[in-house]
Amino acid sequence: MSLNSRRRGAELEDAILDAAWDTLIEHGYHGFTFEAIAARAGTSRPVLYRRWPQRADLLMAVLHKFWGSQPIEVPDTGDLRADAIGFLRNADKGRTGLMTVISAQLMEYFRETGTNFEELRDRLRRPGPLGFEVIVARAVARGDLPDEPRSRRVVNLPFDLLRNEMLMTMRPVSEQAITEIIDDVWLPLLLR
Amino acid sequence: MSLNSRRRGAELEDAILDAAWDTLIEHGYHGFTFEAIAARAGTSRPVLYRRWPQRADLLMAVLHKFWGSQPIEVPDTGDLRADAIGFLRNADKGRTGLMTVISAQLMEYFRETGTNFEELRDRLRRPGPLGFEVIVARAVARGDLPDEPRSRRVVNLPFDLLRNEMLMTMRPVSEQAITEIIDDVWLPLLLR
DNA sequence: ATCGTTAGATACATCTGCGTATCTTAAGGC
DNA sequence: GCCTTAAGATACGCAGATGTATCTAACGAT
Repeated sequence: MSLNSRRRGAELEDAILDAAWDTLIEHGYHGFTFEAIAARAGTSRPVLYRRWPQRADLLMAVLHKFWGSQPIEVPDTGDLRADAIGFLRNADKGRTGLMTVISAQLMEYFRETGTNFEELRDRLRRPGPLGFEVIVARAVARGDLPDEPRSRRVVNLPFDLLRNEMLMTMRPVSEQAITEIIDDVWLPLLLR
Repeated sequence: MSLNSRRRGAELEDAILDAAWDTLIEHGYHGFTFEAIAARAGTSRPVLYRRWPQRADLLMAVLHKFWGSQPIEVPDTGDLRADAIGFLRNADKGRTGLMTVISAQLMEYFRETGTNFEELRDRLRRPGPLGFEVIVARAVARGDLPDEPRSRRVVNLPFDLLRNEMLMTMRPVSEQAITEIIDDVWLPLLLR
C-alpha cells in the first residue's frame, strides 16, 4: 500500500472517515471495527487509534461528518398537501432515510453507552425549525390554515409515522404509505 | 454443577430458554452467545448445539416462548378515551414494551437474516383483531363513534406512535406522551 | 439390574478483534 | 538539504466466541 504517496493530516482523516462510513452502512455497528475500517481505508489500526482512542469517538466523528451535513429539502409549492408529501419523499429518499436505518443499527451502541436515538439526533441536528413547522407556518401565512396553536406532536406527526414505517420495514417507504400518512391522518387532523 | 440432579428433556430445555431470554434482555443480541447462555443455564455448549444448531434457531425458540405468550390486556370501561389510554399503558408496562426494546436489539439479527421488525412481529403475533380494532368496534357498538370505515393506519395510530416513542427513548413512555397521543391526535381524528 | 440415551465436562483448533509496542521511512516545514 | 513528525507495517499477547470431538456418569425405561 506504500506504492508512492503517503497521505497525511486532513486528507488521510477524510479517507478514514469515508471508509468508516461505508463500513457502517454495509456491515452495521457490529462490523464497525477498527480492524475493518483500517483495512478499507488502506491504512493500519495504530493510525486510527492515534486519532480516536475509542470506537465511540470514531463513530461520532463519522456521524458528524455525514449526518448533519445534508438537511432535508423543504418544498415550497404553495400547497400544503404537496409540500407535506414532497417533504416526506425527500426525507425518505435522501440521506435521512439512510440515517434512520443506520440509527437502528446503532442500538448496540446505545446499549453500550446508555444513550438513545433521541439524544443522538438532538446532538447532531442543526438548530432551526423542523420541516413540518416550516410547512405549517407557510400554510398559515397563506391563510390555508387557521392561526391557532398546535402541539409539536401534531405538527411533526408525519415525520414520526414515516420513521416508524422506516424502522418497521427497513426499506424505502412506499408512495402509498406516504399519501396515507398525509391524506388519512395529518390533513384531516389539521383541517378538522 | 453436578451436585446431585441432572436435568433432562423439557425441564432442561426450559431452563436454557429462560437463561437465553435473560441474556438477551441484559446483554442484547450481541451478548446472545452460546457461550454466555450455556454458562448462565449451568450447562455446556454442546447441549445447546444438539438442540439448536444455529443461533437464529435458539433465538426463534426464545421469542416464541416469551413473546406471543402474553397478549396485552384490552380494557373495557365503556369509555373510548379510558380504554385507549389504558391499553397504551398496558402495552407500555407489560411485556410488549419490553419486546419492542428487545426488537430494537435485534437489528443485528435482521441485518444478518435479511428480515425486519415487521416480519418478525407478524410471525410471532397470535391471530385475531388488534387491540385498537376491538376498542373502536366497542365504541361503535355503543354508538359513541359513527359506524363508518376507517383505515388500519388511523385505527392503530396510537400504537404506532407509542412504538415510535419507545424506540426513540428506549425508556418507559411517560403518562404525558400517552395522553397527548390520545387527546391531541387520535380522538380529534376519530371525532372530527 | 441392565442398558440405551444424553447431560455435562473438557479439550481442541480456529478465528476475529482488541490495544500496544516497535521500527522504517515518507512527507513537509524550516 | 536537514530534521521533526507521523504514516504505515508488523508483531505480540489477550480475550471471547465458534464448532466439533471425546469421555463419563446420571437418568429413565424396561
